[in-house]
Amino acid sequence: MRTSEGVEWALHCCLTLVWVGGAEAAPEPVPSARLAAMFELSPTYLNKVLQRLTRAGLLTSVSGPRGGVRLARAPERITVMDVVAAVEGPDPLFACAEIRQRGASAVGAGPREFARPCGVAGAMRRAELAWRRELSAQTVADLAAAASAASVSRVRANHARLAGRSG
Amino acid sequence: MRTSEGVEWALHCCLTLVWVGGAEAAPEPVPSARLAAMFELSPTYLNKVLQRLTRAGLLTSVSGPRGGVRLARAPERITVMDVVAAVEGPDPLFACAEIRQRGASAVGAGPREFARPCGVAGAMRRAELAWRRELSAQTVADLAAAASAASVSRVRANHARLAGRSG
DNA sequence: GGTGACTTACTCGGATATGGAGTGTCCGAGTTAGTGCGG
DNA sequence: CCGCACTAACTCGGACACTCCATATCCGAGTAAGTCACC
Repeated sequence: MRTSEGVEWALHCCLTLVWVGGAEAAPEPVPSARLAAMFELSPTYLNKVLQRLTRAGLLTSVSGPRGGVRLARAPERITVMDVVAAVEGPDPLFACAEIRQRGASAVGAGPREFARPCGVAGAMRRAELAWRRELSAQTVADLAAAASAASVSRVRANHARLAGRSG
Repeated sequence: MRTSEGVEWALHCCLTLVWVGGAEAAPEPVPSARLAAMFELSPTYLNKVLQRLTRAGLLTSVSGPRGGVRLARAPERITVMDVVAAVEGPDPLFACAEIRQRGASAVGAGPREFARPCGVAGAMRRAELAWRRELSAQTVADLAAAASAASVSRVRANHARLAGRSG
């Protein structure tokens, strides 16, 4: 079990969008190809990842020249959980296959025997909820604010350099 | 991202071992093939899963006739986290690839710039720790005790039936 | 009857195939900035 | 000078290969119970 590489990509791209976009309501869109160059990522695959964020309503995509993606809402209202869920999909970490109802172990069980949820699934679900709660407690804005001013300036400068060179 | 099917298998097998073993210090070992029959699982693959639990020190395997596996220590001292870690491996859920240090985004960064851990990785790690804490808070004994007495009796009876028929 | 080694069947353990999801790539549809012509 | 249509390039979006891990399987090494002969 390992989270997709795309999660890290998506979060760093969101942070970059916050930093280069400033506090404006509708900043300049940033092309996904430029974001890929920022982090030396596969441009086409990053595009796929950002598509998921767009479909989830976290990003807004702008077509045509000078197009790209921008945050769909204020970074304070985008949680890390939102990003992870958009990239990884809605499936829970632990998928209970209800093996307790199969095989010899279940022989002789009454019809209402398995009405209550599986204890194993419950334990896993509790842990998963704690994970989700912690992810939901942190917003993209929090992460963006935690970075050092020097890093933010450097990212902004490098982004501007790329914008000037390639369009 | 999804937990391995083997996690559910391993936990249910541990519960079964608790129930059929009783409170004895060294109960009768249960062959993995019988556990597979209990839950209608692939015997050989379940064997592989139980091997990991054995290597992790959670189970003790006994070779030869009337052999099998049994809990290596009291169920109160086996946490759900132990089982998950044994099956899934020691790798963290989120593997930070440090993409922040690559590409145009890092151009012009000083040598000590990335000494502090990545904020994205920190957020993911916090959530992961919450997940692990919750898993560690529950023991196999807790799960075993939470089941209804009827279920436990049924599992014991079915296990005894299998033991009589094939072993 | 007791003891010993042997046979034997049963167990675990690791090396070996297969499938599916994540990863990576490509090309087409759509859109908008820019441009040039005509009024 | 203004407006319009055209061009063109640039973007996103979904359809197509590749790789690695989880899944599933097989066969061999090892072991302890049961057995049989022998003392």
